[in-house]
Amino acid sequence: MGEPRPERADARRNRLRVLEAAERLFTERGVKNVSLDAIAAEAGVGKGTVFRRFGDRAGLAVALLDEREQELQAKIISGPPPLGPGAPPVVRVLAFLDAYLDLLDRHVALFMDSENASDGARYRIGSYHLWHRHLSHLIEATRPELDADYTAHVLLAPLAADLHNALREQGYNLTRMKAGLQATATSLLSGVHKDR
Amino acid sequence: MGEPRPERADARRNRLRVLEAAERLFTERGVKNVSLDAIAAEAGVGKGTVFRRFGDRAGLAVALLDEREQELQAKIISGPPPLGPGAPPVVRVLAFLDAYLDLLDRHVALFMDSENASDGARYRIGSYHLWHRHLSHLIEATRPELDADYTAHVLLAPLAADLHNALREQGYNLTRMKAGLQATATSLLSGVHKDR
DNA sequence: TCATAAGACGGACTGTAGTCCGCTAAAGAC
DNA sequence: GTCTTTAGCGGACTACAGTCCGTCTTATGA
Repeated sequence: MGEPRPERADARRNRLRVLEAAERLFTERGVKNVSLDAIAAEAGVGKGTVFRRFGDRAGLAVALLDEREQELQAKIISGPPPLGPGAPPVVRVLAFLDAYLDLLDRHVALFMDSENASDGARYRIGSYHLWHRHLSHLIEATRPELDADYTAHVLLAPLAADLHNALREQGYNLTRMKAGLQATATSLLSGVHKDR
Repeated sequence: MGEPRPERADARRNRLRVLEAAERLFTERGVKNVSLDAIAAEAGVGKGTVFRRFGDRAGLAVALLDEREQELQAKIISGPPPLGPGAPPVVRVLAFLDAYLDLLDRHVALFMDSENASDGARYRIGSYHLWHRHLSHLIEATRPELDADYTAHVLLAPLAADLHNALREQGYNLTRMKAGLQATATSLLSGVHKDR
């Protein structure tokens, strides 16, 4: 690995400008109605700058979500139970699903962008890996006879932004989704029927 | 509902030409490397024609998948068990997941296109609804205390093409995915641990 | 067979994502 | 302060998705 040279002053300035401009335009006009040209213009930089730094539309969305996701990551790694360490695995899984759904619901449009990369960006970015590792460990601890790695992907799959959005559009509310997901996760992890 | 006028001769001719051209180019160059201009040219029709008929890229992919999906649909509706009626619900669910994964694996690129619509095309198209209704009924029959509608979506989520593709790329093989999915579905539906 | 209307055709046009590369400015050495 | 290196800059450029609308084809029925 090479030395990670410090970020140059102009680079930092422009990075912040772009993020700020993107956030402003996204909330003003809605994520879908903002072109990267517009963001570049609003930020007062050239389009090339936006692309060099963020790669593509998805990369920009990821960067904007980063802060929010890091909050959740921190709570999981070192926060209080049930999200953080200390609670029983199943409880932690349920807490995570709940918290993630909240996050997702607040930023659906942005998540959709971040997952809509030409090719599965979602599964390459850091936070997905963290969520996956987290669930994988908890599953391993609860049902060691399962393929924890795969099962973690299965548990994350219903958190896809496009599904969430589609369900929203067909009238689902957050409460129902949370309840449904909790029920299936419980069932999956405890392997025991739960009376209603 | 209005009378569904018969398809005009030129329309039919062009529809077939486009589908044929698309299939040829997709297999020749790979789905990602074919533009709709190219398909129109290859089919000897104008670009407008392609779009009028199929709406967008996703629509074309859906049309190409249609035949294959209908095969599976037929087997489910009126074929022999365990896919068709007659087998116990849980068995039918497992059979469906297995068959769908086979289908998906054979046509990942096309499925990715069909699901990559700007906005969740996947959840609007007819076949998704059929799979969903099917699973929903089977779940209802097995675990009536669950929210069958939502749980069906959860079971379908891991069949997303982009996840399948990502797992493939990180070394998963079809057998492992099938086994994992069967295990989670069993666990979810029977609510009973299963020794390996 | 011809008139007519419903509908399809197709290519020019628009807007956007993403690339490229000659130019500029920052940072460190002296 | 000046020189040199190196990263960053930005806008012209390419290619593609998707729209629009004037023109042409088909089906119909008299």
